[in-house]
Amino acid sequence: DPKAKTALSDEEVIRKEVQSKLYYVKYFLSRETSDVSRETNTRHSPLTTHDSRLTTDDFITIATVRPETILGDTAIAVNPNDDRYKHLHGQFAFVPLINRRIPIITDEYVEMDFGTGALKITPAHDKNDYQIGEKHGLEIIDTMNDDGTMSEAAQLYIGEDRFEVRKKIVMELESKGHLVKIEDYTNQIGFSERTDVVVEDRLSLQWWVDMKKIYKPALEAVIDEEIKFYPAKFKNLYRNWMENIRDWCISRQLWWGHRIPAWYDDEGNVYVAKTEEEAHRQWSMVNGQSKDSPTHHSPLTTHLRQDDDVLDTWFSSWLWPFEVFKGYSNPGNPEIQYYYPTNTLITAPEIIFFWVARMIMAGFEYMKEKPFSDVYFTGIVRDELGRKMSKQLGNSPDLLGLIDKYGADAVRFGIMISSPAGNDLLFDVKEESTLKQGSFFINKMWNALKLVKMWESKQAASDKPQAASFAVDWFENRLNEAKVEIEELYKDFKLSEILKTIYSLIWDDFCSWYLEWAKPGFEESIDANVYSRTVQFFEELMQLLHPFMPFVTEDIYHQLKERKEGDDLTVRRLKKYSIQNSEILKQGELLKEVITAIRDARNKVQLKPKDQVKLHIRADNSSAYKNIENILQKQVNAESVSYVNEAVSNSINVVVQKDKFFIESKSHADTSSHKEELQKDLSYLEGFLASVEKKLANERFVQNAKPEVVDIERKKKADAEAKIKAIKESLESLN
RNA sequence: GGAACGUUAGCUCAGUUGGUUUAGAGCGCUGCUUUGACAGAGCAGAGGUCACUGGUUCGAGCCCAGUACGUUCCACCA
Repeated sequence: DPKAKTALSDEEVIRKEVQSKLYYVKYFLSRETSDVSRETNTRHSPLTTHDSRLTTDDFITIATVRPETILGDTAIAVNPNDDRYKHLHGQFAFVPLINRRIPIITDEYVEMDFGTGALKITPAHDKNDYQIGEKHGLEIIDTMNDDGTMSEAAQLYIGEDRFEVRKKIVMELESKGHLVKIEDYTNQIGFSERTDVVVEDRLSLQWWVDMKKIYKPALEAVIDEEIKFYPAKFKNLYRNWMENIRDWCISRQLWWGHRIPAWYDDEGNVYVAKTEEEAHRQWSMVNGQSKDSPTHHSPLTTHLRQDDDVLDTWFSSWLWPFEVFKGYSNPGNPEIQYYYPTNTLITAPEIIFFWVARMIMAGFEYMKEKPFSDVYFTGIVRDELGRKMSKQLGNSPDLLGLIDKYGADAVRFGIMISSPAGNDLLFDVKEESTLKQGSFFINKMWNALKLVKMWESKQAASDKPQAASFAVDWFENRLNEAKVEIEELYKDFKLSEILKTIYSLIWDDFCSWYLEWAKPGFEESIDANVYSRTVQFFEELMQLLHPFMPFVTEDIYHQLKERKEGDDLTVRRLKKYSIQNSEILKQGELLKEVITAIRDARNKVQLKPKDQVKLHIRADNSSAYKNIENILQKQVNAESVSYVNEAVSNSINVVVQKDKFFIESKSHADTSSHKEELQKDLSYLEGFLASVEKKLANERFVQNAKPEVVDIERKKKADAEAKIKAIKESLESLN
């Protein structure tokens, strides 16, 4: 529904700070309130000083950076509260050089403390002046031509370039006593985005879209999450813009683009139509011509002239989701039916208004349906000072250089790991710490591959149940657990979180735990089944990581095993995860916890890693350790593991959950630091217990909180009490 | 001037409808460990009154109000 409208538009204008001059210019006052001065308002009849009605004191001084626009002035404005000018309210002044008589008006818009506090009003060449002009009913005098030269209406310097005129008019103003002073001044000036030329505000006739008529479905779709934004914070920005939507100027004076489908007749009437024929039919109806045969067009068509303007790029672009499949021009075709609406739009937050919002509006307006379901906004890459990367600042990293230095996958890793959905990405070019992390990660995977390949030739059929079988069962379940997490994260487009999860799964769970647990003893062979399962786990890990680090993962995949032609990670289907055995996962966690606690205790009493110990376990349920005792023994360098019912004297005590571990060592163990550690644990636990007890003592908590929450607190209390008891016992045994 | 978003460990950030510990991760930092995949490593550790003030609640990093600071967008700067 285009309509013609007169206004000023400032799209595609880049504002830049420039050094300018601020010219202070005297406008002589008219003391007459009658229209005696009318006679002076003619061309080239400068009101010179011999005019008896004026003295040199009778002037008002304004400040301007564009003295050439003086010729288009139609008023002077002052702030109504400005005492300096109160006596001039309702008076008149003369435009210098051409002596047009203009009113002195009052408007709150005028800043009293800028310049002289008096502002010249040029409605044809300044947006604000235009608005003031509209408000006060001022005359509009367009003093400039399309090519930036002065027009007839300027009266002076007709046909000369605006910048030349600026120089000349300053000289003339000075010679005629109008120039008070010139100051240096820094201001912002609009430059054309395309040609980098200073933009002058001018009045022109343009095509506009009345956005208020079409925005509603697009607003509601995003608010109701029929279309989801990731991250959701952009919803508010979108809402704010849509609720205050302004008309859209869609015509552009360019050579390239979709031409405006509007035709003019000789009288200047407009006919908007899909085709020239249709425009002509409209013209015929308006002009009372008979609609003879529709296939036979008369030469009258030549009377119509199509608008030279083209549509704004974004007006063409908002058609993109459907018109790339001819969804509007050929409705219901098989492609549009398949591809519309589509799933996900990936784009930058800075074009939410330009493009995203408009595609949504066009979708509802022309297709009666949303164009896509999800919009994922990528972050903007900034340098360590938070500045956008740009050629001008020269703060962009040399990506090809970084790839040479760290590898393509490491660079991908570094960028992906530090770009949480929709947040800006601070990229520290000097540190490059995440890139280093990426290349270390690659190194880690290569070393894991090296280890596994070493086992390849040392496989043997197993005759006895191995410690490694628990490791295999555990990792299988751990892998499935991680796959579920990853799938959830994908649904929310949390790409950096996914990568972190995979990173930790590979580094910690696979390399640090699983491979150590599955590792055969020195010079021992590996169970053939354990080996093939290990290879399979490795494959699956590489597959999970493949979208983030495609090169190294594909390479490792092929090195793990002989592959048939076409068996590549990039086209391999993801294996569906199966249900996890939570009991095994729990045992794995217990194992990790016990290993860590015992290593910690060994470390604290300064036992060397080489020093072998005897491990005694006192557990309520010692069968829980049967599955894992082999691994435990190996991981804490114990020569034996036994189960006891009594405390073991002269040992280092470790408490994990409710179970106690006694570490017996031949080496001299420094028990004083051990006691200190136990004391520290004890005071922490006592503090914790106090906080839980306080909570449980609060009647209102017990009454109001959900029963399961209260149960959790009770369990916390019981666990803490058991642990405190065990630690106290240990402390006593050390005395 | 208007609006949106943010403020959690030295740095970069998680923390999913308020309730499993006295808040997590990565990097950095500190200590210990060097010939069996990996020192580009391993093992462990330290480090935070969750910007501030008030409110709602049995309970707040999370909800509400205000303040401060920051980032971005829009408008304006004669």
